[in-house]
Amino acid sequence: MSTQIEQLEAAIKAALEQAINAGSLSGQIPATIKLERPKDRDHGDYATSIALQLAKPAGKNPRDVAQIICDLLAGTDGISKVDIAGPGFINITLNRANQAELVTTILKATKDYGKGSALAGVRINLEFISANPTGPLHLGHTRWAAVGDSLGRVLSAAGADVKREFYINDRGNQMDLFGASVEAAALGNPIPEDGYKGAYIADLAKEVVASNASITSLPDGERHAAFREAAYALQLKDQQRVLDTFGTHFDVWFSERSLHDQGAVEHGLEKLRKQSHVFEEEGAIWLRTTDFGDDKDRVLTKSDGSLTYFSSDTAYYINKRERGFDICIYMLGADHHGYVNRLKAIAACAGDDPEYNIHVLIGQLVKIMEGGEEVKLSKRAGTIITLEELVEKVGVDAARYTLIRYPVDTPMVMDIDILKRNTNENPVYYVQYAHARIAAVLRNAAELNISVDLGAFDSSQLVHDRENELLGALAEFPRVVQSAAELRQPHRVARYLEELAGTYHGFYADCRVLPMGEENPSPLHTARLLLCASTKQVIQNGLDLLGVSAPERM
RNA sequence: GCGCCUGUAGCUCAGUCGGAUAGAGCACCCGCCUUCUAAGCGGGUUGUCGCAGGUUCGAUUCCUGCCAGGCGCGCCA
Repeated sequence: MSTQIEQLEAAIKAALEQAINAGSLSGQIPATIKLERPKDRDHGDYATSIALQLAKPAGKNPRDVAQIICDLLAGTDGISKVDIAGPGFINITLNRANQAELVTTILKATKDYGKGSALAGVRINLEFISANPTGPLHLGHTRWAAVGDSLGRVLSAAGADVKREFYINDRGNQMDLFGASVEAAALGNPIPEDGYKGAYIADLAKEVVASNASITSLPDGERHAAFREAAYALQLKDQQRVLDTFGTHFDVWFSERSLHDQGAVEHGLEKLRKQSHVFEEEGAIWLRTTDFGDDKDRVLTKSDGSLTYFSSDTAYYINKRERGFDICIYMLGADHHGYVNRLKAIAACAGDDPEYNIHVLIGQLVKIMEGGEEVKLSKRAGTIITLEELVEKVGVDAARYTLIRYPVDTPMVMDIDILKRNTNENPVYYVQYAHARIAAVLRNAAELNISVDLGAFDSSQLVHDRENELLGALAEFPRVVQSAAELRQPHRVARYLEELAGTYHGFYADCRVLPMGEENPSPLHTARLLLCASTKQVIQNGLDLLGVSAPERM
């Protein structure tokens, strides 16, 4: 079932085609006709600047072009008015009863309303967080835990086949240092100079010893490794537990070690050699990433024969592609933005198209304010506030919503005091409240035995401006989901929901839904009730894309 | 030095794959609960869209340069 906007777009295209065939217009019909919702309601339900775009190739005055399109469009089913405004904008007003049929569409589609096929058939690997298993997840990870998870949902809604992946950096010096730190804590020795500090190290040490009392009496070498492995397992499990409570789930937990164990690094190297971007110099093996915009070439194998972290990255990318993913999305912190060119160069060196096969999102830093001051210290991690502490302070919904609400490429400040407030300042409540409010209306309707059966729906009842406005907002949802997916910007969904909630509150204030007093239920009551139900559905679908709950009561 | 991100109302920030008079919340002022959740609604006030050029019928949006702030530039992981 095509949406009203799609129908309108098709109608405009048909009009253009007709005009070109008749010789009154010349030029190319664009693949998509841009239809926007005018800010000013007097400008109709939808507006397009297509005439302005086509005026030049057609060699005509924009208003004349608009007039041609206008005349052809005027008789179209579902369109009640077409106007030309300003330099040549075409303002289209739709038939209201026709628009109100959207209620039926939404209530039939339920959870599927908003889903689309823009990314159908595209296999996407979505990698995010990918923390070292050497400590608790902190604020930076939390932003990705929320945004990455939401992006995954949004991409799926747009039809993509998405796998969420967490890359465990369980190889390298930091693991030994981590193990040594826990070991030292268990033995009552001082933590190594560059070791991990913070209360959680002592906790881990206790836990390790508690589950294996004899570990402390192992010979030095063995004990070292035993502590590392035991602490690693516990810390990873802890990260998984915390993410689980945060509502962020992964399809694949990919260990860097396993990459090496399965020979993926050698395999990747071989593959890159075939593409002839690998060379040897000063005893090391390099990838000539400067062929593709990197500012210097990168070492894969050091002169002492050991592998760099970059070699893992390279092998991992190739591994992902060989597992069948078309697009690999990486979500990195701002402190890793230097990797963007490197990662793209890897793709290019592997013979891929870096503009298509790799997409890197850079998340700027998050600061937390409380009591007017920046919160820097964490009880557990010692240095930086953790995901768990944030959730303890404000709850999962507020934390997720706030983190998702802003584009990731802007630095953000979370004000704990505001997030604890149940007011308008806290947008998550504003949206959730709209949902709960509708739920209350529906409960009351059920008590009054008013029909909410779609068969009783009379779309011609919904002619009020507020109803029209609400219907217009509901019609936007699929477009919002699509653009959020294509632009990898889930925050658009949050912003849309705030607008939708506002539109609903406005409708609610002006349009009485239920009968008053002894009044008998009329078709208008039923129609409005179904409009409420469809709004509730859209808010729920939207919040679901954010991983935020849609409460029935507040 | 090179690279990435940011600069929009008093504050926190949307918007920008070029479009009509640049938006929201907060703050400040004024209204609205004798029937649906006032965690709400309505009204008022608030701008050299960092600066300067360029492209265009049209630029806050695209390009160039500059200014300011954040971050990054290892045979570390």
